[in-house]
Amino acid sequence: MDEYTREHVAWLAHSFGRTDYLPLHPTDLEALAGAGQVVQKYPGTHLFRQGAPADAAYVVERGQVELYRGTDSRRVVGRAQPGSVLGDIAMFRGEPYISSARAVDAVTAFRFDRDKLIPVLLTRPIITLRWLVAGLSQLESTQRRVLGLKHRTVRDQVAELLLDEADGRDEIHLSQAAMAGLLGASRQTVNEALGMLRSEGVIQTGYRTVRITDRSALADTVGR
Amino acid sequence: MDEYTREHVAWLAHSFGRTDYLPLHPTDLEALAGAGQVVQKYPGTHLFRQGAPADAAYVVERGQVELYRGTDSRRVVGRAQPGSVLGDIAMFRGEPYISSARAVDAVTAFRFDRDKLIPVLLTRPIITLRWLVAGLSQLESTQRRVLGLKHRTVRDQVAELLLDEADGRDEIHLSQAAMAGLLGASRQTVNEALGMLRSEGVIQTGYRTVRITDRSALADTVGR
DNA sequence: ACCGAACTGTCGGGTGGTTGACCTTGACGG
DNA sequence: CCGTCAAGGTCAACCACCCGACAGTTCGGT
Repeated sequence: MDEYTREHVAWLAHSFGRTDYLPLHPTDLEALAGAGQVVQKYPGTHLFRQGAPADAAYVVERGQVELYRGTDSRRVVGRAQPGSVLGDIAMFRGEPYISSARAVDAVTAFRFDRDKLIPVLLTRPIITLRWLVAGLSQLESTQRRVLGLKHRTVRDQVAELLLDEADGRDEIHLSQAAMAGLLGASRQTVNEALGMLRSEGVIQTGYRTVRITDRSALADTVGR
Repeated sequence: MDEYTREHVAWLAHSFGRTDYLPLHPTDLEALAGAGQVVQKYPGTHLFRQGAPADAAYVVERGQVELYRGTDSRRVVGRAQPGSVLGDIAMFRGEPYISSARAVDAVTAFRFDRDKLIPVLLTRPIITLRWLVAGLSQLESTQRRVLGLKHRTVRDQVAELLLDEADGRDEIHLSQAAMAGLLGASRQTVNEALGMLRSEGVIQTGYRTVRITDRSALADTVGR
């Protein structure tokens, strides 16, 4: 394993989350690295398209990836940050991709080929079990989101989205229409919600930009 | 493996979904059977409670199980039919149960003990991979549900819930308040929605009972 | 430097859903 | 057989959100 590959594999390791009771062996990582390769994607290009045969899954390493459904690129259903796993659902189920994935900025990702990955998983149960834990964690967060969707005002949802998306930094680059798509709300309502937050002095807004000026106050409004 | 155990294990086998590319070996089933045992639950008793250490997962074999959060038994977050897997999220993540599970009627389930199951999964990658596929399938359906929640009238959601819950039979035993809890809607609105469906002649309603009289027409109204 | 495309900001009308209150009906135990 | 509690049914007031429309702003390409 050369130095270049080793670097990316190290990244993969901590990308599968903490699992105290499932230590990864160095040979596990090596096997993983052999199941795919690093890919670079320019902004606007696709990692995969809805309906295409799902012969690979991706782990995002750098950059942002937008997930959307339908031909209309407006129906954004999710955003993948570094660390996110993409396309694994369709790949493991042996069905076509259920959404399209497009790079927003310059994206570095690790691509797992189905035909190579499955044999590896069948001989490395620890990796499989880790993947399972990661998948179930995502399931849990999605279930929580279902509960949070009802009985929450769009204002609160926007606030949470901003905190989610900020992820350390304090500037988010996202059009209000895209935010609306993510939340399943209308652009107008999102605009209004941002107006409220702005007048409360916790954010500033600009062209495709939201800057969080008072993170703790913003977190308070979400509750919890 | 005695006849009794064999019967339940056979049931487990087809409960883990399609057998397309991951054939289970008879010894796999035997190993699975050794990781737990069949349990019977009387109506109203708990399989597990929110907050308790998650040392087991369950596969429902017969009966209905209600999942709810909080001390208030009104916040139903889901229902488990035969074939559903319960508590695996918390168990694999090594965290307390995130919801409580109560038997609605007489329930037969297979209980997997964490300490026994994990060693089995680590030596039987095919089972692990199957569990992974099952978990991801559930993730996919939850994601679809998130999309369906917005921009769908309660009437449509009720219609879909009825079809979901009927599951072959044509009578559903569920209070309107419980349905409202499942959908995150108010009891009044659910009542109104049922009224519409009734006046359309596709269902009949009674005390804690809904009977589907025209399944295909009901399915049509959901659209999708 | 200009022009078109994409984005922000804002208004008014319409509506599906919530909340609260109240009455009726059904189920079940003493 | 009756009391009681749970569930069904209905009404009115209120509100968050959606939709269509339109004007002003920013950006990127040529």
